[in-house]
Amino acid sequence: MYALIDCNNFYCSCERVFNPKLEGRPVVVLSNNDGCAVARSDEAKDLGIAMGTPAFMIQDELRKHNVAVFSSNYTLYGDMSDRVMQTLSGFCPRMETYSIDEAFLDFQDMAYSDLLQLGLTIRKTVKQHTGIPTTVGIAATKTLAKMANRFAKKKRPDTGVFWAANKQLVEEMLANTIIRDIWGIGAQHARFLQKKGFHTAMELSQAPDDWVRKELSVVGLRLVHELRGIPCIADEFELPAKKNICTSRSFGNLLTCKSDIREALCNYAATCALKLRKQNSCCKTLEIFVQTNPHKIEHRQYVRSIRVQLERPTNNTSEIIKYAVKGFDIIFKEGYLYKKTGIIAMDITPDTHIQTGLFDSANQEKDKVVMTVMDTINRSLGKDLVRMAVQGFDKKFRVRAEHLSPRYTTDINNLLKIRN
DNA sequence: TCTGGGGTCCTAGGACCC
DNA sequence: TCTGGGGTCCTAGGACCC
Repeated sequence: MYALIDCNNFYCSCERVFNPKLEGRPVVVLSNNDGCAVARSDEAKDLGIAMGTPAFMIQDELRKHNVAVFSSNYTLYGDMSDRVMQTLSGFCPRMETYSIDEAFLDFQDMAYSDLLQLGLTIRKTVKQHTGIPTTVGIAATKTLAKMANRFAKKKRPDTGVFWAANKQLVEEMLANTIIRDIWGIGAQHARFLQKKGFHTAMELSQAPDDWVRKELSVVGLRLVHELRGIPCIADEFELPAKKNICTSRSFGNLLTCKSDIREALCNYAATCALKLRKQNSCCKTLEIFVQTNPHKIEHRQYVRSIRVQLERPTNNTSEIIKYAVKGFDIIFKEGYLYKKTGIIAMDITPDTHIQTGLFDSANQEKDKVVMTVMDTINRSLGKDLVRMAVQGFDKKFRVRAEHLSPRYTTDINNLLKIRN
């Protein structure tokens, strides 16, 4: 049996923990650049604010209903997530952090018998330790646990827990879940299946294997087996190292000046190198891309990317920046209004045993020490004060974040004050 | 004025090799 | 007229997830 624990409206709930006045009031958290609504409290959902709606399209509505609006505060959400996961891991050693606000617990080999009661205890404990409300779904496979979680939100709002404990409960759940709400079925496949006459998860679970394999590939077949209660999705209790690492942002304003855009890219390259070091990896290929704003159909469009092979795997900031600029100089073209640039590190390998080139002149040991010192200083300051000159300090590309809450849990200057 | 960012996996098709 | 059969590697693009 698997449990899927999901934090309710996670980003909104994080804001509420430190600002209880928001309780009962609609809350919306925006994406980077204050672009779209990516998290909504139940009250905001009731107002009809859909996931991913551009903020400028709902300005009036937000004001009219006195919605509390926040920019994304990833420092806060990341730290709160760590605390939730820490609490969950106390219930079961076989835990898999699936995303910032979700985790699977695998109860195989555990002595728990009443999983419904266990679910209730988990919810209560997480709430007590972190202030974050959760929902718990329990079932035989991960796909069914996901479904049970969704089912709990809809049909068990009072307890927040659903355990698909027997055949009858599983069937009740399958029959009451529409195709589009199955984990792994997106808009495209939902439309296709609809046309073929499938409406519920129950119906899909009974589709013939051959047909599913042919129309939905092995991914679909795995999914159908999961619906039948046969686990097909591998457990990953260790956080696997990322296979690609991407750093990219849209600019607050459209940019035309080459040096401004290059400066942005150098900053993303530095972040990318830091992410590599954090997971003890190096990369051997970089992909650099630039693009104009595709929503501005009246503007001339330009999208281009390039792959750059490195001489040897690296995670050194100045090295990564050097190659990023090299690629950028090839693909950048004057005369366009640019919206975004970014860098993807690929061909990722562990940072032990780096194959050095025969004529390597770089002193890698020295570089490594420099990086370690830089990371240590920046980490202790909580910001990237030690930087490369090309990163600049005058960020023309800065993203918008006009509704940012304090970093309550990670910055001593942002501690919540009860009374002045 | 204003439309996120970061991932994964799978398939098809081309290039190349023997 | 006619054009092997495998295998591997790479890339692009689609679909999905949070």
